[in-house]
Amino acid sequence: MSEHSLPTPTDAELEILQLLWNKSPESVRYVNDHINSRRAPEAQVGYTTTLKQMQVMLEKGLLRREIVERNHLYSPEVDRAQTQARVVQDLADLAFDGSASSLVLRALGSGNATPEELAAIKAMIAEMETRMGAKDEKQ
Amino acid sequence: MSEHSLPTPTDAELEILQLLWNKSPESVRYVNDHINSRRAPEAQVGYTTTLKQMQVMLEKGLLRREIVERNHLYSPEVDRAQTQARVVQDLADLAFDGSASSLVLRALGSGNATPEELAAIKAMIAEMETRMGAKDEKQ
DNA sequence: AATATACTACGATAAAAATCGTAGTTCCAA
DNA sequence: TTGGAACTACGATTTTTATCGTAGTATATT
Repeated sequence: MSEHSLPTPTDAELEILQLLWNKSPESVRYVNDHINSRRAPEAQVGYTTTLKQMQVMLEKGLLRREIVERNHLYSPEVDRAQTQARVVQDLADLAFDGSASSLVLRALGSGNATPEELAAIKAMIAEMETRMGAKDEKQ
Repeated sequence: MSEHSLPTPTDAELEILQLLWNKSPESVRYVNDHINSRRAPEAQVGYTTTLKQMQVMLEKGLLRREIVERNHLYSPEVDRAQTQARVVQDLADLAFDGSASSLVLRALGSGNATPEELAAIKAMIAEMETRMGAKDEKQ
């Protein structure tokens, strides 16, 4: 419940979290380089911009910091699955009448899913169906 | 391609579009009332706020306006499916390593899907699989 | 020790988004 | 025909988010 009171990450914050969820702890330099490597030349941001962003996130409780041999290394302090679930739900509320499944249909429609991914989704659905079935029977 | 050059709607704009996608054309009063009905008392917004928002959207080309018997009525000028697909893809890029299907898995995980919705999703997957199969054979 | 290098701290600014206040208009009812 | 109710236009402000510049600090190198 404590995580629920944390502010929802902004777009720039999500971009940083995404990197650190994949690899952490890491330095500001690492994050800044990787952000810029995915951006067009005219959209690149300075080192201090990323630094400031991460310092703000530290204060908000979105990141954690450790100092190892005088290097400042950052890690996510919020759970990936939980945060992702939250932003998806927010988007569902905002643009999909609150329906996560109509969002899902739209996301699938983009059509860049591999057969493996489709299989994973089917497995998830199957699991949900058995869980719902079990729940019904318990009543 | 012309729709591609339109700016991505902001959060407040999506909230308005969502209403008008469901029912339009409608008045500013209608939109403002319905927005506030879904909000906590302390987060309610004034009529002119919504009015201004919609006027800006009109200029951006997100909305269309018609005047019927001196009443100003607004409708979406952007396609629902297209816009939704776009914001989902944006979120996937921002927080899901660009993978729409991992976003899907997370959305399904929220677990508020009805059996009917799950069935719809399964149907969509089946359709995609046959389409991919057909594509492969055509090569 | 002096200088160069690489990093952080922090205030300030810029840019974008959201909200509101006021003035002006039209229509209707008393 | 006067006053009020309901609406729109539009500028201005506020709030949030994103970006940057400068100064400070420590380390390493000569």
